[in-house]
Amino acid sequence: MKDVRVRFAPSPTGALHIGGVRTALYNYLLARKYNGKMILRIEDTDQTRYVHGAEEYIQRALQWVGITIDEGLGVGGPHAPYRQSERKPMYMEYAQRLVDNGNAYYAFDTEQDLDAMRERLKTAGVNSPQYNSITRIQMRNSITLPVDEVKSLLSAGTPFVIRLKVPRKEEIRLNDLIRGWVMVHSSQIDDKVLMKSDGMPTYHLANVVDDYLMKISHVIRGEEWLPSAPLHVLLYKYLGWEADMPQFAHLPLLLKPSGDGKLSKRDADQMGFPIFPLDWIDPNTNEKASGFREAGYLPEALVNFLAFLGWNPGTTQEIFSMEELVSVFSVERIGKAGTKFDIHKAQWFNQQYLRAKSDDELADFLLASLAGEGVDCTREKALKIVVIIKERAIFPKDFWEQGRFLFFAPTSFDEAVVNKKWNDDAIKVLGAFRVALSNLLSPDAAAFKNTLDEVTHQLGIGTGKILQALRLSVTGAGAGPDLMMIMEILGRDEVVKRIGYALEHLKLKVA
RNA sequence: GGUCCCAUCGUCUAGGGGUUAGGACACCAGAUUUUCAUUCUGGUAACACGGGUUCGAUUCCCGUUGGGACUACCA
Repeated sequence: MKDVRVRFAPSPTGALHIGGVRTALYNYLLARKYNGKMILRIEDTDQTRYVHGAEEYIQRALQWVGITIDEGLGVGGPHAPYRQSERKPMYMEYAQRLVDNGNAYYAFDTEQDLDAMRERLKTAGVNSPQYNSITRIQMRNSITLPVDEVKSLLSAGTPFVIRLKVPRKEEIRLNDLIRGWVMVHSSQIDDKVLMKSDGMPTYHLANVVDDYLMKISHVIRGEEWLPSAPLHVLLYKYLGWEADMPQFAHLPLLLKPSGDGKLSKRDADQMGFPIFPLDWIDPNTNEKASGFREAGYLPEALVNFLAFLGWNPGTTQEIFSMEELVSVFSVERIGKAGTKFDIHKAQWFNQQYLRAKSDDELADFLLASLAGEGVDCTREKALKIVVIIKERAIFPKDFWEQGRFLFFAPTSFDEAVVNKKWNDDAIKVLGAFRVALSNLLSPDAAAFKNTLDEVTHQLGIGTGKILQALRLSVTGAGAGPDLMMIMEILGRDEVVKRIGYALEHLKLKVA
């Protein structure tokens, strides 16, 4: 096997969406597995779609998920530059070579010429009007025009494009690593523009030239490229690079959960979950799209989740670190069908990774949230809180959001619970419990529990019956972490105070 | 419309000519927990349809249907 060299080649047209991250991930896994190189190349041949900040976003996103780049943007390497706009001078040579060996030609048609041609074909009943082996003989190009006229047009600086001269009848075969043999007849392919009139190459040319020059061994990209892959095969052939043609692997698309269409940038935040790795603000529209990072996803969890979208190891193991993914990954086990993604599964992965963290790391999360809120807390207290909340947390921010009542006494109470659990028995027990607590010196969770048991026993009321009411008075809600632990963390005085407050404010409810 | 790709529980998927079609998420129920959750146990739920090939097809072939992608001087 020749050296594995793969590339991730996004266009800097905005935030990198999650499907792009998955494509990058699969490339990365293959590179690492075979001790190859991961290259980051920027395909910015369309100057009009360039979005400021997109390149930086791509780099930050890859870095965040743990995909490291060996060669390319921001890193450099033997095939620099890695931004296609900066490679502009290199492409004409190859386009010229194609013209010289008769596989491409100059075309001088204006936009109006092209529109007219399409109109003409449409009215003639042609289903898909194309610039191809049949129609090119009616257009203004170096095939139809006399050699002298072409020369003078060129020397006069007339705008032109270079088009690939696709053969009339030829079966183009492509062996895709995921899909097997794919065959397309050349009559279905139009004479694609290779060089645009602004002197920039189109994707097709730039892609093939760069992949060749950069010695790319595997092209792993989204399925949206499959229809143009035969065209690329043709280019390799005409450029004389057939022997060095990379292997292709076209990944199944990521679909919207609703099932209609592929996940696209415009879906951002439309479905209640992020589709970008990081928050992104479009510099042109100021529109904000939220990211997985800011939503509380851990990068390891996102990677694990993404890896399983269209690939599986063939075993029942689901939790894999990046290193483990590298060792078990294989292109053969990538599926063919499009994949909808279920945010529940992503949350589940996140929860698994969150639980695997040490209490100390979790305390760091809580402390960070508290700092952001301007709330003081000792590490000792944070550790206690984290322990009682961790079994129900999905995101790091949950420690603060679900533990808020440990810092601020409730001022309102869940009405449903009030209606159901706040009754005479509860009031009796809570009043007696409050008095009994006064005798406790430095109560721990067990002391709270014993005291409560004694009180309920004396009053002849089952403890379980009033626990919800006690929880309500202490936290304001009907659900939450272990109540005895909550009281221990709060301390006797605070508990006494809160029960007093609840007794006072919920008095009317029962009358 | 044309070309290409795809098709197993709601979702992600394993599997493969003879299986009780397996797992995970989600959902539901029970057990444990004096509360909440965790945990444990169990459950509902799938081979799109029609033809072939075959002793036998969910699996192989063809067609239909359905879904998706592409169809720019965008990538």
